[in-house]
Amino acid sequence: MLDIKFIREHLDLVKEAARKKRIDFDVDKLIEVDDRRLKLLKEVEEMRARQNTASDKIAQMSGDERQDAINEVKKLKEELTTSEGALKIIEKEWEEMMLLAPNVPDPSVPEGESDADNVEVRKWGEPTKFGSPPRDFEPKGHIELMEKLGLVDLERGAKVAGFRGYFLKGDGAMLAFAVMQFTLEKLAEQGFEPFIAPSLVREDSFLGTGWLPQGKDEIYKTQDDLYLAGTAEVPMMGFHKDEILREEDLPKTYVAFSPCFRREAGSYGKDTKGIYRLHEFMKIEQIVLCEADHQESVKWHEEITRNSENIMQALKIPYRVVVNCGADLGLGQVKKYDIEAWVPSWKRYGETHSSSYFHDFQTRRLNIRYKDKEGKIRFAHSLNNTAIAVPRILISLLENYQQKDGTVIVPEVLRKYLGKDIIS
RNA sequence: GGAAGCGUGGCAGAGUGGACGAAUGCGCCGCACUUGAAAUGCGGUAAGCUGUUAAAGGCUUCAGAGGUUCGAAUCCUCUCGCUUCCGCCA
Repeated sequence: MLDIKFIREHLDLVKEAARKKRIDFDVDKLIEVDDRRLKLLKEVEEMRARQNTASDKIAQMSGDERQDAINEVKKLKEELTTSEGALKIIEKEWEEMMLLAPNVPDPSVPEGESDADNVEVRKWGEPTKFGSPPRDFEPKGHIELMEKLGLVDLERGAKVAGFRGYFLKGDGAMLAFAVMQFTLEKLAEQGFEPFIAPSLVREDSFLGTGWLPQGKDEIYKTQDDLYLAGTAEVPMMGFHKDEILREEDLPKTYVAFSPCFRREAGSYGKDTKGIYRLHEFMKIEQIVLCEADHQESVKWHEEITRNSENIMQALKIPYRVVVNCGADLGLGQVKKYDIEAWVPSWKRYGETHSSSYFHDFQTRRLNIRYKDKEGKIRFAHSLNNTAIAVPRILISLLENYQQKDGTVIVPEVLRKYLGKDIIS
């Protein structure tokens, strides 16, 4: 959510934001609704003021005088009720529009129509070379690799869990826990507080993070009107909802594990094989609440991106970082980097991480504030980034570490968790 | 799933129809005292909207929504949450 005052003072900026993000949003219509809202609000408040003073006077009256005064106020109240009804209707319309107003992207966000227009900002490592020594063979895809090594069972996955269902098994299950444990330990060492977050979450945290109202096709809903979160960002941002934090407690840096659920409604035909796009997976997510300052947001954005890169580097998985173009940004995001890991069988990079900052877009919706040094109450800034997503990360991990005989070398940093050097 | 109770400012906790945006304490801020600190004393200290150069003023908010009333923190209904007891359960 944006501040309506900000919108009124920066009409062009908000219009430009909608254009750049390729979001259909009528700013002029919002202003028109806001004008009507303010006019009615003023009327209603004047009437309420009259009613309040009249009621106060009644308290000191008695007898006929009192009865006359009561009758007088009754008439006023009827009028007031009508106006209040009208105001309520306008306010609802206003709020619905406000929830759909896009946050303004950073000037450094490139123009573009889709993720194809994202721009590479840096690269780490080289795409693993196959076809010449020491890897004089054609790389297998992760599905073949994993099935031969007994790390995954997709057929029974579909039998039991339906389309996009899967079982991780054997060293596949061990490896999944190993990367997550490694990641959690690494971030905890850096001072991020570890969490296991709920996935069954109420609607308000989805509205607050900006996943709703416009994304409802993406989200599973239960018969108890709870939703299944597609990321720990949702419960973790809800964690401080309606709170006033102290400035000295900022930044809040959290690292949260959660099961994640996504309907993938818009991508029925996409990535139908393997373990890339799933309805259910596990993720460890970084969440940061910091002071309401652009530079502070930028600093943390770079830092949580670097944190994830450090983990990729420790795992020695070649990757690149792209800055997402306007159309690939969500409603609330100011700027987003994706980390993409090299996938040998695809001969291209595939997205594994997503790092965003929002300024106060989310905290305004969630009412997360803090008291600054001058005693002023301000909305905090929020950010989040994937630390590791499982099983997706296993795709590039296994493919890059595969050997000619179909076995897979275990990355050094994970060996202590698996108790072996090679998966065979 | 059954029964009972509770939800008030940053926190604790009074308040059962008008004098209550709300006692008191803690915390926080300022001042005084002190070489400094502690202790003590005095004063200040909720949020949002509206308005304004700034203010004054006005409106709203006592979990949320609705209702009764001229008037609601207080009475009624529903929802949400919390606590305790019973049942069930990894």
